[in-house]
Order: sequence, then C-alpha cells, then structure tokens
Amino acid sequence: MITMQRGPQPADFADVRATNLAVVLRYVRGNAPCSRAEIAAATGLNKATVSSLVADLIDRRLLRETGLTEHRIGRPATMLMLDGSPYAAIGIEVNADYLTAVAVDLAGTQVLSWRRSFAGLGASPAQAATAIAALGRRAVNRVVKDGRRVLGLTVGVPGLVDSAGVVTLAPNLGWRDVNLRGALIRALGDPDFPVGVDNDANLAVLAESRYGAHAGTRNLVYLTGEVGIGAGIIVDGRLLRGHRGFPGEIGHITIDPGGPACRCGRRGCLEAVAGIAAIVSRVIPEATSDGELTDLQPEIDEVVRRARAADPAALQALTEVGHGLGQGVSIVADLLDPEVIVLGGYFVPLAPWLLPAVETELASRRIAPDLGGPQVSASILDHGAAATGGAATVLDHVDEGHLPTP
Amino acid sequence: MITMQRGPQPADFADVRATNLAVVLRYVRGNAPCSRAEIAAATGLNKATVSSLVADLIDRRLLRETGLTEHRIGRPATMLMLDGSPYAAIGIEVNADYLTAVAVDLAGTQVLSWRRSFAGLGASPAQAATAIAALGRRAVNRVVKDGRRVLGLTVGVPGLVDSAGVVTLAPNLGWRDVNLRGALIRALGDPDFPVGVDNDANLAVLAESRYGAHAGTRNLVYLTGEVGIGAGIIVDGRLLRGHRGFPGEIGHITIDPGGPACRCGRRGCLEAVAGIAAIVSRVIPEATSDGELTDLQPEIDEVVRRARAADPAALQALTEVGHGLGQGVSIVADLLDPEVIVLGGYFVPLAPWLLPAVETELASRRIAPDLGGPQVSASILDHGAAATGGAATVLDHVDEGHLPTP
DNA sequence: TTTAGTTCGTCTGACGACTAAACAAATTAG
DNA sequence: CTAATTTGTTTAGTCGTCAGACGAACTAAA
Repeated sequence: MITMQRGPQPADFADVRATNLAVVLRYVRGNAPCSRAEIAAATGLNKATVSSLVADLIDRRLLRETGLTEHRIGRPATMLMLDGSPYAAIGIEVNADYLTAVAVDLAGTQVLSWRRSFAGLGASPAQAATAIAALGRRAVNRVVKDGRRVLGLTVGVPGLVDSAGVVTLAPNLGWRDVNLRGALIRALGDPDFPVGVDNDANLAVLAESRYGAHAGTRNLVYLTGEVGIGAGIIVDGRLLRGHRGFPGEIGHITIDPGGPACRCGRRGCLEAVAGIAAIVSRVIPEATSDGELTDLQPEIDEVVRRARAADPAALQALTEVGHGLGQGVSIVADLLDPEVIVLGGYFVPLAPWLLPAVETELASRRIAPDLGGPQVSASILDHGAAATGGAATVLDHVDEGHLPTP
Repeated sequence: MITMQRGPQPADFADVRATNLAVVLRYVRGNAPCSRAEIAAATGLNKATVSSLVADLIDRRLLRETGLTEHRIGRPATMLMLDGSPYAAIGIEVNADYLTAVAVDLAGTQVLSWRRSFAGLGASPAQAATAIAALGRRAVNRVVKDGRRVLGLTVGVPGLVDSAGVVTLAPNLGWRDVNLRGALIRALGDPDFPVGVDNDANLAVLAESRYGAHAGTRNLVYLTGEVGIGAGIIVDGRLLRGHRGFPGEIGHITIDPGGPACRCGRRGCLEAVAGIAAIVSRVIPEATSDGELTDLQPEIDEVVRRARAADPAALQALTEVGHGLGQGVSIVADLLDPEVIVLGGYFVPLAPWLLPAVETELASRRIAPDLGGPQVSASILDHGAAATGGAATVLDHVDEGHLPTP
C-alpha cells in the first residue's frame, strides 16, 4: 500500500513507475548480483515489468549487466549489478576548525575524501560560505573530471538548520540566521544539481544507517561527541525532523541539578557532565582550559594514553562520565525506543572506558529488565560521518525514486 | 511523489486508485461541503478522474450529494459531504478501575459513549478480556442495531503493547505478556472487522491530533496524567512506534537524583516528582496513601478546591510540581521539537496552577529565547481520550486508503 | 426575450504502466 | 539427441488517469 505525505497529494502513473524503479534499484543494491527473474520473484512484480524497469535503469546507467550464470539447469541468467560509476554525490562537513569533503558513487564506494583546515569562528559567514563553496567546487570539478555526473551536494553544519537551509543558530561557528544554502547556490553559480544544508547530527545518523555497523536499522540514534552533544534520530526508518527542524538538541537537558556549571548558564547539563570538554578537564585537571574551540584531538589522545596506562584517576573520571552519559542515553532510550544508539565523534576513542558505565546505567534504569533495550555501540565511521551522511542524503533521494534523467 | 514503507513494496493501479480515493475523502472531510470541480482544482486531479473517484465513494456510501449551490454565475455545483452514517468505529479504554467505550461515525460525530466500572487488578487477564469483549460486543450490537457497519475496534491499555497486540507489561493491571488481541478476537468470535490493541498514550495522542484543540498538528506530544506518566508522540504526522513498540516511556526518567523516592526503587523520577500521586500527597499531606489504585478523583477534587481557595501550601506545592513537570516537558521539547505538548488526564483540572510553572521552566531552558518553542496546553478532550483515539485509529486507517468495500 | 459569458460535470479517445500467458532461447541431465 | 528447466521477451488485454471537447444550467446584460 502506498502512503501519502500530506493532504492533497494524488498519485498517477509516473508515481507508480518511479516507485517500482526505486524498488528494483534498492533490491539490486542489496542483492547484487542478481537476475531479472530473481527480482520478479522477490518483489512480486511481473517478469515483463521487471524487464521494462531494468531496461529503463540500464538506459539511465544506474544498472549494468555483468556476465551470465553457469553450471545451472535451465537458461543462464544475465546478472545485474549497480553501475555506480557515472554518478557521484558530494557531502561536506563544516567544523569549527576544519572542513571535510566526501564524494560517494552510486554503489556506495568513496571516490574522494578531503580534509582542509578552516577558521570557523575567525571568518564571517560570507567568507565561510565562500570557503565552503570553493571546496565544493573543487570536489565537483574533480568528480566531473573523472567522468561522473554530480547528483547533489549537501553540507552539514553543527547547529540549528531550518528546512530552507538557513542556519538559525550555530554557536561554535558564531552564526545566527545565515542563509547558507542560498549563499552556496549563488557561489556555485546556480548548479544543475540540488544543494542542501542540514544539521551535522542528522547527516551523521543517515551515514550510520547506510554505512555503519548497524546499517539498515530502522530505529537508530546517533550522538555526536564534539564540543557539544547532539542527537540525530531515525525512527521507523525516517529521519526525525520536528516542527521547526531542530530535534535532537540533547546537549542541555539537565542530568543533575547539582552538577557542574555549563556554559549555557545552568548546572548539570548533559554537555557539562559528559561533553568532551568535561571529560578532558576531569581527566587532565592540570590542562589549561584555553577557550573552547581549539582542536581537542591532542587532549583526547592524552586521555586515551592515561586510560590505557590504567591511571586510576583517569579511569575513575571516565567511569563517572560514562554514568552521566548513560543517564542521557537512558532518556533517549525511554523516549524513543531505538534499536541501537551509536556514539560518535570523540566518544569513539573513549568508548572502551565509557561504554561499560553507560551499559550499567542503562540496565539499572530498565522498567523490566527482561524486556531488553537498545544496544549502545561506538561508531565505526571516522570523523567524516556527517560529510558521508551529506552524500548519503543525496543517494537516499535517488533510492526514493527521484532518479537522474539520462 | 509516492513514498514507500519498506524494501520490496511495488505499486500498481490499485494503489494509485486507493491513494486518490483517500485524497478525495480527506479533502471532503476537511472542506465539506464542496463540489467536484473544487476538489479537482485543489488536488490537481483531473475533473474526469474526480468524477470517477466521487462516484466510487458514493457507491461505497462514504460520500453523499447534498443540494446545489445557488445565486452564482455559471452552472450550479452539486455539493458533496461525508456520509458518516453507514459506518462506525469503536474504541475501548481500559483503566485500573473502569472501562470506557466510544463509537464514532465516519464524519467524526460520537454516536456512543459508555463508562462502566471494572476491577482491573482484581481480575485475571482472562476475566478482564472477557469483560472487555463483553463491553465491545454490546457496543457492536448497539451500533449494528442503529444500522451501521463496524469498521474496527481498538482497545487502549495502560502499559507496553507490542505490534501484535500482546500486552507485554501493564503494572497497574498486574499484567505480563497477555495476548489481549488474540483473546478479544476469540471472545468476539472472529469478527469481520479488524481488532487492535495499543498503548493508551498512543491512542490519546491520535485522538488529540484528530479532535483536540490543535487538531491537524503534525508534531504533537500528549502526556498522560494518570497514576503513571506516559507520552504519545506524533512526529512529522506519524505516530512514533519505536523498535519494540514502547516509545514515550517518560515516567521514570530522572528529573532530580536527590528527589523523592519512586515506587520503581530509584529517586526523582518524573512520576515521583510530578505524578498524580505525588501531587495529591504533597497538597494533602494528611491523606493516607492507601495503595495506588483507588480512584483518585476525590483527592484531585480536593486539590482543586484548595488551589481555588488560594491555600498557600497548595499553591506552593503545585508550583513546585509544575517546575518538575516543566523539566520533563523541556526534555521532550529538546529531543523531539514538537509544535504542541498537550497535558491530559488528571493534569487537565490542575492545569491552571501547573501551566505557569511549566511555561517558566520551559522558557528558562531555551537554547535561544527568540527561536520559540512548543506550546503547552491542557487537553480539551475528557477522560475518554484513549477510547476516542481507539476509534480514531480505525478512521485513520480508512483515511489512508483502506476503504470499506460495499 | 434573447444572447453572451461562466461554471459544472460528463464523455471520448489516447496514453502509459502493469499483468498473464505464450513463446523463444539457452543450457543441463540423461 | 531428447526432455526438462529456467530465463527473459513478446503479445494481447486491462485499468486508471489525462486532455480536451461538449452539453447542461445558471447569471448578467442587451
């Protein structure tokens, strides 16, 4: 049965065709190599219809025939697989101190991965947009030079982004009501592919649901572990958007009213209890907390070193932070009932020491212990998760039936 | 564009037809009385197609022609409206101390509303199922006697209900792994209409989104204020289901680790801070807390009386409870970004005293004060919200294109 | 009263997409 | 070499929508 998005949204034949093309495309993505007959049997579509759909997809260079089966009774089947090569999707991730660009072809292989430094807070939004657009243009040029067509470009920003691509608030970049999407489209010279801007946690969870260890999970939450803590939420297979487009703002929920002061002015926010700055300052008390926006990687490395060396103070601090994080994770678990909660960002290297405490906290808060609950695990994607997710949104759009025209 | 539910789910003509029938039905529901031409103009469907769809809907007795327009230039239009009369949907709500049954016709008018006492904890699950089925059968008989066909029956239960209609856990009823749906279907003698079982908060939020003060809101959260606190969540127009089917379990998130003891064994749970039992025991300290499952209505009435009389202790207690509730509401707001949060159950009569503190708390926790946030308001539906929601699920199913066959 | 203009809803023919069934092609088993 | 099997195409048919033409019914104005 077809489901509808909103009020008056009638369907016609083009929709049927698009739906079925997408069904075949997704089936081949998940079951390549496979034959037309197999697709027909698995999807319930008629063999003739599958032939027609496959011919269409081959015309659009989305599928490719790849040899025949052998040594089987009956006529050999011509196998099909994705032909990712003629297309690519680009994702860019904006951070306080660097930009990441990733390009992925239609079959999911990464064809480009760049990282360049970037003065997030030093630059004006207009300068930043110029820098992002420059990186985007270079990525586009590279991809085009390789003979691919660009299907879309999506930029991830650590902040609140509305549905029009306006960055309403991004504290770590010092932005307020910046129409980044508009600026990018202008700077790229009205490109013929769609340009999008989205929250970095949203994109990261999309990357996780497509390329992560739990790919395909329909109820998934991703917690960013950067300077702040944010959540990207996929429920029932769809990214949660909310009314204004700002869900998952989990960083400032109160974990402990008597806890440490938070830079938001309140006490005991999740970010103040379990944010990266809190971890670093607890494990390395002698470190000078010089502003919030320097690259924290060296400090994180030091934390890992101390934990590996079984430094008691470090282990104690990480356990306590893990309990605090576990409380936040419990709230997410109670409210959303996800199957998996993935910890990302700087939580990943610290996961061996954080996870046990998180699990303990989670287990102690179950309504009924035997009912089970979400699994918590560290992301296997590296720091470019949001960039990869930016590319993934473009591919999702294709998978939903918005195919490129030949 | 059509969206698909999951993997291999191809579309065909029947889907197109069902989608468009539902589009017309929903349009008429929202804009009755209206003409065929108006439907065509508003939906983008062809006039001929609309004529065909409308004829189909009239055949199924879902629509009815109602006179002509007059005093307008041009040929007068034959107006259409919903013909609710031949069908009805039934919802039943199970509580610790009573059952509520509601029947609603297709146009949304309530055609039946019963309440009968019920020994929730005293009876075995089998006895309870028999009692529920008996009430259901009586409601069905009455509806059928009135010449209506029953489109479905859905039962709301205060507890965790999985997608198969098994009540996994319902502390207030003392149930554990009760296959209520199976028992009801058996007791009703394999009826020819669908029978469903769902969580009461889920059903209440569906009722709210169809009949409440904020009907039509696509991002809506409903907080039950019964013995426990649960949340029903609609995001992006869809009921949030979660992985196991147990989202919105908000009652035992920790608001204050140093707060009052909760019957779950922990401290400072939302339920212990802002649950009805907490309110009663704080406002009426002299009341003996004799078990948890007596009808709390008299105590609530007393609380209202004292608040009306401006009893300082009562006002103070309600304000503090409101702040606690506000913290819970803030968490929901941060995580889900809803447009409206509706307080239900026993919160409704106390809303005049709780809401100001809730609003204050919510405002103080905003990331950016000028970005706005959710509106909080008390439900205008009475205690049968979940029962009404049970009927609403059935109507939603029709609105999604699963029309009754003539 | 007549005529023009407007709007409604149906009718007609065409088109596009899917289905079922027959069929041709290619291979293995014996 | 034949029978069995499986693949994928072809053919005829069905169904729902679309565009445009058309008749019907009404108002407004000459």
